[in-house]
Formats: sequence, structure tokens, C-alpha cells
Amino acid sequence: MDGRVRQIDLTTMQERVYQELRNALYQGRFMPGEVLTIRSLAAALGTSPMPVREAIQRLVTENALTQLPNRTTRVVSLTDENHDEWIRIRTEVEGYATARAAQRATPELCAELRRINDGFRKAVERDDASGMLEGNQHFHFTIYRAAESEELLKIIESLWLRFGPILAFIRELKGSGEMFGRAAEVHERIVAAMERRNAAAARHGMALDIRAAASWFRRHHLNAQRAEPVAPRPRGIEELPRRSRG
Amino acid sequence: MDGRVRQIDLTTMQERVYQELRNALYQGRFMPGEVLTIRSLAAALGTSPMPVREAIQRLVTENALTQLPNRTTRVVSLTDENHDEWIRIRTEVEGYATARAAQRATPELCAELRRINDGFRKAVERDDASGMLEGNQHFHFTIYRAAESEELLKIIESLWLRFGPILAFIRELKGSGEMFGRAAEVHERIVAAMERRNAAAARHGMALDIRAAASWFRRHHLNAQRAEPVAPRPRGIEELPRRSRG
DNA sequence: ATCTTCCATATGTGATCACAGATGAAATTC
DNA sequence: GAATTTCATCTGTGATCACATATGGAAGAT
Repeated sequence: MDGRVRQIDLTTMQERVYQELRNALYQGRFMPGEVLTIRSLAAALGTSPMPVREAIQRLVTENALTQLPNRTTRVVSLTDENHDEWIRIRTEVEGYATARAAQRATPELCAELRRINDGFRKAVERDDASGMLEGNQHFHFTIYRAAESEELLKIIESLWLRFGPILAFIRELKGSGEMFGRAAEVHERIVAAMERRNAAAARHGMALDIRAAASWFRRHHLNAQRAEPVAPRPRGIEELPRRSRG
Repeated sequence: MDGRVRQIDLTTMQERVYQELRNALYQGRFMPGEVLTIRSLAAALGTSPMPVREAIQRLVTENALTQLPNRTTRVVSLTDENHDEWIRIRTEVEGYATARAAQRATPELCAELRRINDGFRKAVERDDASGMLEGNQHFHFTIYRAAESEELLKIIESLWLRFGPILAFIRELKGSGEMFGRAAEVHERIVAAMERRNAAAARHGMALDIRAAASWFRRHHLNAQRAEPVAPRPRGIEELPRRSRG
């Protein structure tokens, strides 16, 4: 019975729904503030509401989605929580991962990072928004994986998940090329620090990269926000909770 | 209609189940490796399986529970994941929170920390295991709250959640008083650093506190492990996944 | 014209049912 | 007697149902 049949997918429905939604968020296929309903998602995914509601709950605990007091679930909005706060946490956690990666850096890793960063730079040159986002993400996560901590990686993934919907925004903004161009230079410095096994310098470079992107985004996001409000807030009730049922 | 009726609990069943399980884990009311079944929990809580399974899923995504390949959910075990790795992450994240708290330290905060640490020390002196655990937790979280970052606090809570079941262990171990006695001294040094607004020193002290407790626990846990194995692992299947259903 | 009330529909939550796989002890085979 | 098979029971997963609340437009009142 060896080669005649292939292994099939054994994961649960809920897990597959969860992964699908996670990927969608990661890649910015949902807009910040967008409302998600169980039944419509279930219909779109071709399954029953049951696995969807469990997947949504998981994403809510991961802070990728929020639940309003009227129990509507929405993609995390840009302003409704403290952006700065998350940026500081990111610099800390991802900076730590970078320091660990620097301590473990091999010539092969540095060569790979250079290669990825070259691809990133090329995407910047041809003004390919998706290519830039992908290249940037690839560069970052190659470093984080090199930190060799499964658990740390999980935490960082959950941080990025929260920033996924922002990607949907950046994709449509003009002038991201300039910012990413500067990012490519910072990346270069990070790789150089890793080659010298200088953990502190690598960490510092990563923190700079994150903060620079964040402050660029803040400036341009505010402009975009003024021009075109994204998701209208629901009626007036923002405080009222609901009944409990038995 | 003012004073004649009182506000009632409006949260969902699922939320209350989640909080109840979370507290139980936090306080070490479940042993590491213990198996949880939906139906029996539902019966114990006096509700239907539905809210319980969603609460369990949330705790699984928070890494407080694990799901074996045969879909049995268990309280996180002591050895089945890298203890060291989590300790390093804790020193980093909680160290950062401590540094932030030091920057924001007020005389009132330092006085309160001294008071809490005195209570902790007294619990050590009268060899009150629960009092020690509680006092220690109280001291740590007073600092973390002083960091004034809601999101950071969430992350730290999820880290501690993972260590909750270990408390159930420590509660029964002899000689924890000696370790906690040393911890009280380290706490004192942390408060002194915060009084001087010396963020680096406070951070360093916190890292020392965490690492010292962890290495003490490792030594004594291994002894306890030999004496009395806690949770028998299920039969032989540790690899086999299951079917997917439609 | 503006605000309120009403109502059909949509939505989340919890209960119950159905079913495949897991479990562990009893029965059977060698 | 030891290893294997069988079978009743337990458990997680997904589907469906029931119901209270939310929503948003239409009808009505001011």
C-alpha cells in the first residue's frame, strides 16, 4: 500500500479555518476595522458556523480580532489601541530575538540574509508594494527563526498578526518605497553587526528599523485616515454590554 | 428604579468558564500534566459542554493547556517543553517591564512594594507556603502594573499562566522557605534600585530573581519527579494524529 | 422636516444530537 | 499463561436547533 495512495490532511476543520483566517490577516487581506460575521465566513469557507466561531475566539484571545461590547467581532483597528505601546513591545521582544540570532550567527545565515535583502531592495527599485512587504517580512523572520526559540517565535508571530491588517493599508499608500529604501540600508547594518557577532549592535539596528517604519507609518496613516475613513463605527452603542443567557 | 435592584453579571457563559479555569490554573489548583475533559468540566461547572470547549480552546492558544495528537487536552506538563527557554523569555519581558516601572517609580510605589515584601518575608518566617506564593506574585505584579502598559501586562500574565501549575508543585515541596528567603532579599534590592530610578539595576535584579527561583525549582523538581511521578502518560500513541471529519 | 416607534431580518450564544475515533477491560486464541 | 482481539463506553468534533438581542429601514408622531 505504499506508493499508491498519499497522506491526506488530518487536521480538524477548526484548525484549518483558523490557519486560513490567520493567513488572511497576516497578508493583509482584511482591512483594519472590518466586521466579521460567523455565518458569512462559514458560507465563504464552505463549512458550518461551528468551526468558525471557535477559530474566531482563538484569534480574539490572540488580539488579532476584537470583540465589541455588542459582541460584534472586528479586525483590530488602527487607532483603538495604543499603537506606540505595541511598537515599544516589539522593539523589546524582536530586539531580544535579534540579539540571540547574532550570538548564533553563521556565515551561511548572513549570506542568506544578504540575498533576501537584495531581493527586497530590488522590489523597492521596481516599486513593487507586495514584493517589498514580503521581502521585509522574509528578512525579519529569517532572523527571528535564527534565534532558535520556538516559543519566542510564537510570541513574535502573534505580535505581527496584529500588524497584518496594517499591511493592507501600506499596500495602497504612495511613497512607501522611500521608507523601505532606508529600511534596506538598516537591514544591511544589522547583517554587518551579525557578521561581527555583535549582539548589542544587531539589537540596536533592529530597534531602529522597527521604530523608523512605525513613525513613517504614523505620519502617512494619519494623512490617509483624513482622506478616506475606512470602517464606519457601528451606531452609537459602544458601552452597553448584553444579556447573559441560560 | 435606582437602589432597588443591583447590576447583574452580563458576561457570557464562555467568558465565565474561561475566567474560572484561568484562575484555577493561576492558583495551581490543577496539577501539571493533568487531563481535562470537556464533559466532566462542564458537569463540575454546572453548564453544558459548549462554553467549556471554547474556553479550553482559548487556553490552548495561550499555551496554558496543550492538545495531544489524539486531541486530549492536558495541563501543560513540566518537562514536555523547554523550561529554560521560557525562563529566558521571562527574564527578558519581565525585565523590560521592571525597567519601565523603575522609570515611573514614585515614593508611594516603593513604600507599597516594601510593605508587600515585608508581608512576603513574614510568610516565609512562619513557613506559610500559600502566603509565600501569594506574596511573591503580589510583589511581582505590583511592579508589572507600575510599568503602565496594558498590553505588556497581558503578555506577562500569559507567561505566568503557564507557570501556574508549577505552583501546585512548589506548595508541596519542603525547603521552599530558604529559596523565598533569598528572594525577599533580592526584592529588597530591586526596590532600592527603583528608588534611585536606576532602571538597569532594577532590571538586573528582577532577572536575578527569576533565574534564581527557576534554578532552585529545577533542582527540587527533579528530586520530586523521581519520588512520585505525577501524571501517567497515555498509552503509546504520542505521534498518531486522527481522522478529519465532515 | 425631524425624531420616535415598530418590525423583519441578521447575528452571536448555548443546548442537543450524531458520529468517528480512543480507551481499557473482558473474552478469545495460540 | 501471554498475546491478541473484541466490545461497551468515553471523548472530541461538527451540524443543527432555539432564542435573546442587535440592526436598520419603514411607518408613524410631533
